[in-house]
Amino acid sequence: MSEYRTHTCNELREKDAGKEVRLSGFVKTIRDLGGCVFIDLRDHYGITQLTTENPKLLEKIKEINVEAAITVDGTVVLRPEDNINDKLETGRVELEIKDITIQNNVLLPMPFEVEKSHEVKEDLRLQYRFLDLRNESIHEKIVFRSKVLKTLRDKMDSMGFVEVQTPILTSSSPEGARDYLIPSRLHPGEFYALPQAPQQFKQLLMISGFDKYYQIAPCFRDEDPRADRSPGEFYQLDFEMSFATQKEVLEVLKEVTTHVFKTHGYAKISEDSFVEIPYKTAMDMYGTDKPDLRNPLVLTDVTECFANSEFNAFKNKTVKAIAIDSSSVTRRFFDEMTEFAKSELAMKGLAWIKINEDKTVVGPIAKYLSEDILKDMFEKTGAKENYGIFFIADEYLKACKDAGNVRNELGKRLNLIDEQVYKFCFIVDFPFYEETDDGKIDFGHNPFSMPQGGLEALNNKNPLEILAYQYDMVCNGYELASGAVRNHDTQIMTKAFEIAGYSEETVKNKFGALYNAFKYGAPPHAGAAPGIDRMIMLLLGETNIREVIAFPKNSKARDLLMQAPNFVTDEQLRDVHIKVDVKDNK
RNA sequence: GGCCUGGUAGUUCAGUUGGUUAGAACGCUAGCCUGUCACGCUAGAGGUCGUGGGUUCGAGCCCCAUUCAGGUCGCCA
Repeated sequence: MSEYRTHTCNELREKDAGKEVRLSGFVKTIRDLGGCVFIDLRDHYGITQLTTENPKLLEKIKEINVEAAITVDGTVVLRPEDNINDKLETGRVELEIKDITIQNNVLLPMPFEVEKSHEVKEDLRLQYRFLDLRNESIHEKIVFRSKVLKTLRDKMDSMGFVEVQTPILTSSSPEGARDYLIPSRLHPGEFYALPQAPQQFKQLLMISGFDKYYQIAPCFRDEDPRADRSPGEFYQLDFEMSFATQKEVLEVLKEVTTHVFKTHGYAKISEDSFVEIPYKTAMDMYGTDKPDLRNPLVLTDVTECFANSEFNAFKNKTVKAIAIDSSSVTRRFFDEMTEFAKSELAMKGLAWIKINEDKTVVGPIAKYLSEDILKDMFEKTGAKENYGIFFIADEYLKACKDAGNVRNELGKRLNLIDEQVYKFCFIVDFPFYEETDDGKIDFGHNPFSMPQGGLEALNNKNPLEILAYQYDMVCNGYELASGAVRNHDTQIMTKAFEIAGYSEETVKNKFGALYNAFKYGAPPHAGAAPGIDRMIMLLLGETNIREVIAFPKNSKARDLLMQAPNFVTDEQLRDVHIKVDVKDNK
């Protein structure tokens, strides 16, 4: 028997009546009725009600503050028939207190009520996260996370993957996001970097013959956050497979995801999930590479309709249209959407027309559209009477992205999203290269991925038309995983970098270990990495990623609880050979 | 870095056209109360209205600057 307890606060039932027991926990509430008192005692497992009428104990209980840690000895008794609490699993019994020990009282005013912590401003919750996490519903999410991690590990293990831990202190990789740097004490002027992902290590493990690797890997990126993006650090289920093709990786993603979402998800997986959508199609139809397929709206290209119209503002631009059934909305809805597009999306405007019951057409640009154009447009978009059409015009990519954002907002405002379903898809065939703002060719996503068509394509095709064996898994508008077939051939690699303007020397310098290792019988390999925080968010139906992380950073990447980052002493700085040079702005 | 929204009691919020002493709920403190479980009742304490400046006879409210927070765009191989 433990010194502190014989049972947890979610253990005692009717059959325990008469037993002498000891419980420890936190005081959730004290209900003082004068001649008797009731205490709800909470621990990790649940709640048990304590009670007493003993005047001595009543006096002692007056000293106890809510949320104090206490230990109680007592007798389990049945509650009176008309005083059973069905909301508690222990609600048919209570503990008649014999003795009470205050392990540690609450010595300062509580910054907020634990029971209401989810209503409190987030920075205060994060500053007192240890109290916030006492709240049952928030506590439960962290327990849930633990269960999901176990499911993932068991599943990967059963599929023959080996978990390997890779270094946290490693070298800076010049591509991608900004690195977190760690100055070296032993090597003045040199720096470690925290890994943005175990990318190069997992590829090296393939060359080492581990065949199937996985890791629940911390990743560090010094980028600004989003509601679905944890700033600073996050976790991925990183995996890699040797002698595997894109098809086989997608199969693994599908199997693991299906298993986890069936086991832990709050909603059903849609029957039509896991279709493969080429990147270009996704951009054309949904205006994003992470479409929410629960939203039935699609974008239609109506550029041609405007080519011959009198409406000059749309000429020489890509014009995207979204047709909606507008029978349930008023004109005000269209004006509010326009307002939203301007203020929230920073678009120049949002044109629209509304088709009346009698097929007359109204709206700011209606007068520019001839009967022929309208007929063509209705055919393309499927619009008819009582429909509305929104128009987004800009250069191709901007028009797609803006239209994608308008599509999302329309989905929300028109209530078109079925919350009770998960719709997964794979986005495939990402472009290998993209054109930068100043007209140069650069890698679209990942210089480690294999161009479709290999060396042949690199030698003969227009770089901007080459596709990559690069893929994302998307669920309900969230990018849940991304991966690639890796480029394991140094000849193809050298050529790929050459096209992007990097010499072979640069490749050797930047990716020396990998480049060198590839010369020693590197197997073809491919992999992916689902984001774990985001996965748990989706499993719980949360929209804020910080809700599923025990100690998250705020949106400025600060840890409000530990107060990191922070200044260090001059001595610490001397140790690591650093001089701080911050412009004085205070 | 840009844009949007917000900051009023310990917490969550209200605060009208710029006008008397800035309110409510919960929490806290004290008292009463023997079956509560959102216990109830009575009383009380608690405010630099984020910060600095300006306009005005007068500012929580209007203007400027600044700071913090959340969202979003850029960014995120």
